[in-house]
Amino acid sequence: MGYDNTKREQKSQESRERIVEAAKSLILARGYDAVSVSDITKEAGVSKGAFYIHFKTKEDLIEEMIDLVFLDIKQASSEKDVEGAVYHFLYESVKTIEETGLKMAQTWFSAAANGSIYGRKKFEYDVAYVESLLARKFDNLEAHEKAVRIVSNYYGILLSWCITDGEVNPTDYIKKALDNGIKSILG
Amino acid sequence: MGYDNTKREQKSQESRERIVEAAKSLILARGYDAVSVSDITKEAGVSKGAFYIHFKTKEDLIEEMIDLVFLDIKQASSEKDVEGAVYHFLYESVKTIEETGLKMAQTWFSAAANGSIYGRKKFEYDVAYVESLLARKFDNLEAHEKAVRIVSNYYGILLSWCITDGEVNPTDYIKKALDNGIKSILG
Amino acid sequence: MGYDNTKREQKSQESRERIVEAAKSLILARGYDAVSVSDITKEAGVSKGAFYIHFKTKEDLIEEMIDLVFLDIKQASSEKDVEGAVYHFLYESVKTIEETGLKMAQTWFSAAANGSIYGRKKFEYDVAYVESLLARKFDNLEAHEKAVRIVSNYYGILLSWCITDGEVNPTDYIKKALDNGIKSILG
Amino acid sequence: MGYDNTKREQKSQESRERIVEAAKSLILARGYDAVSVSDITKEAGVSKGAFYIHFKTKEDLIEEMIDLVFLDIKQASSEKDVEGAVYHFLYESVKTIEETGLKMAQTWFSAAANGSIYGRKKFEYDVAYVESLLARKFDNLEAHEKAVRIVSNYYGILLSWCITDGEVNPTDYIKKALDNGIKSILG
DNA sequence: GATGAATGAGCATTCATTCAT
DNA sequence: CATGAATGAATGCTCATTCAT
Repeated sequence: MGYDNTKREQKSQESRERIVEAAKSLILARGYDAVSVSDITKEAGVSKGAFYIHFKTKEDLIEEMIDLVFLDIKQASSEKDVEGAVYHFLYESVKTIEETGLKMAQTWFSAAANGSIYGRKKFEYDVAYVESLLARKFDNLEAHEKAVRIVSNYYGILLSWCITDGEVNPTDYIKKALDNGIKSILG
Repeated sequence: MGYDNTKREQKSQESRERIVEAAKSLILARGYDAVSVSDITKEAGVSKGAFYIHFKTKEDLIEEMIDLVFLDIKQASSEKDVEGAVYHFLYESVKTIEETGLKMAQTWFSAAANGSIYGRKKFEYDVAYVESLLARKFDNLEAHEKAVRIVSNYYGILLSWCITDGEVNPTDYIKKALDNGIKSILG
Repeated sequence: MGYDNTKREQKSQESRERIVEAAKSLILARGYDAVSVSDITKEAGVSKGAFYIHFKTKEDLIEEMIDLVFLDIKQASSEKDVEGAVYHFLYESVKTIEETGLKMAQTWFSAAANGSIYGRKKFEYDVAYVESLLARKFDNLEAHEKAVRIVSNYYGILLSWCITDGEVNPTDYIKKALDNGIKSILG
Repeated sequence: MGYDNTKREQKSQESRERIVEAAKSLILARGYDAVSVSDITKEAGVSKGAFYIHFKTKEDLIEEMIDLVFLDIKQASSEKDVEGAVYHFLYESVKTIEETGLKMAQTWFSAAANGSIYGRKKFEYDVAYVESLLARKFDNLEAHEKAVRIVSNYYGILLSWCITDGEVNPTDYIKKALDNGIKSILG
């Protein structure tokens, strides 16, 4: 009572952050299954015990990581019309992911395809964002449906890039999709 | 030679099938990574050694299963026009894969996204088939490009199905894509 | 009764020989432990069952292999004097082994050092041969003792060749030993 | 830091020692290949996981043991003359190795013959030491050559001991070699 | 005699999790 | 709060040996 625990709490928080940071970089580079708790704590410079103070299990960690890397893509856009905004979002997203590297995208899609929580979160997040853009022009149901279709198309292109080990150029194909297929979805 | 090995061969074949069957049901239920060779042989009622008589490695098994499941899709079609043929192919493919089960598709896309050979083979195979359909209407370069776009779109829909753990209905969305986005590509 | 079993026996003998031959080449190339019964039967073109018709266990095989490779060194010599004969034997032996290759010698010495029967047989054989040469000049006990010393020296040089991965030239050093150390043993 | 870890460190060290001790006795009795990690941990009364805390691989263990046993040989000698020093070194070395046990020597020579690094290290170390003794009497090149010859001879005697499963007495034969063959090299 | 699928104990190694310090 | 040694079940895979055909 009356003791100043600020310092202690700060240190604890720091530990937790270091763990999340380490997990982030390792899992993105090698995939969830290929990273052990040992790897993470070693990279983070903390003990294995510390990991289990902050996270009940290894799976718990993943929840902490939802707002990661792929969610970081800036969606701010000054585009006025719906088409412009969607175009901007998709084009910038693809470019960012391409720049992040093929290996990382392969890891991400591989994990996402398996139905991992963070894959799903990201998908829903993307759909929600596109939906919000379409809301200006379509009613709720239609907006959602079209958003799912657009995001599916966008993910499909990145997946082809991953499957072909880089042979299918994603920025090229997203442009083609935007100029034609997606334009027709937007009506 | 000279010996009647019918019975032995039958038994051996039976063993192999029991393994494939066990693997199929287990992987469909739990996913590739979560199923061990031990699980499979226990379920199949054979020894661990038997597994390695029929399959060189655990990875070999899944290759066989994927060929089994994914290459079976019939592409024969009596459709006269390009649109009809493409429509038929995509619709039937999606339906077949959907019927095979979500877990299997998740396993497959997860492996494919990582750049595995068989993922790539299947992609190229699909692209080549669609390309051949488009060849009646477009020149080579255009046909290839459009085929990649169509297949990417089709894979994207299945991927969304996988990512959302079944929430995005693939037959619904492929129909929507065919009626609108893909139509405009073919247009 | 009365049936002609010659053909059958011939075939059986042939099988056995093929197994020994295969084992010989494989074990010399890779070492006993690194060669499985499967490897041997595959190389020999016979079934695994056939192996166990001819040999009770894998270890039994080794007995069949005693008169192998390293025993093949020709010892015939027209040299009249003891020194000449010993010189001839050691020099030719080392040369032959060197020509057979470092890898093979490493395998052999590695197995021999572990106290394997065929290592021992070869050692005793070599000692006996040198002893027989020395018998002309020394009494039994002395001949045996000197033979052991000479053979030890000769094996030591080859061992150094093996340990240093070929850096210690065995023909050079056996010559030096013969010109000096061994000469002094021979009195 | 700040915590008294003396007890923990003591226990850890004890565990490690128990593993080394168990490995030593088992390998001495049965040879490296015939002893599994399971055998060792069972004998040591620790878990299999504990083994891998202290040693990266099974091979690591033996390296530690070999360093322990073979590099311990005291080379300190008050002998004034070259012959005496060489005599002392070889005799003491052989005696120490003989006391350590045949099985251990067999393990060591078997590994060394295969060109393993630590076999080579020990050889070079021994040659360098003998060379340093000879440096008082011979020029560099001659000293090195003679050192290689002496060490080869010494190793050959130990090898004969290994090959014959203990029948060739190494202390006897090193004495004979020193009194005659090696003396003539030093001559 | 010959076959080769089947066996199952065995291998080295990994890893999420616990708990005495 | 933090530590990291300890646990032991689990992994993919190998292999000498057996036996129904």
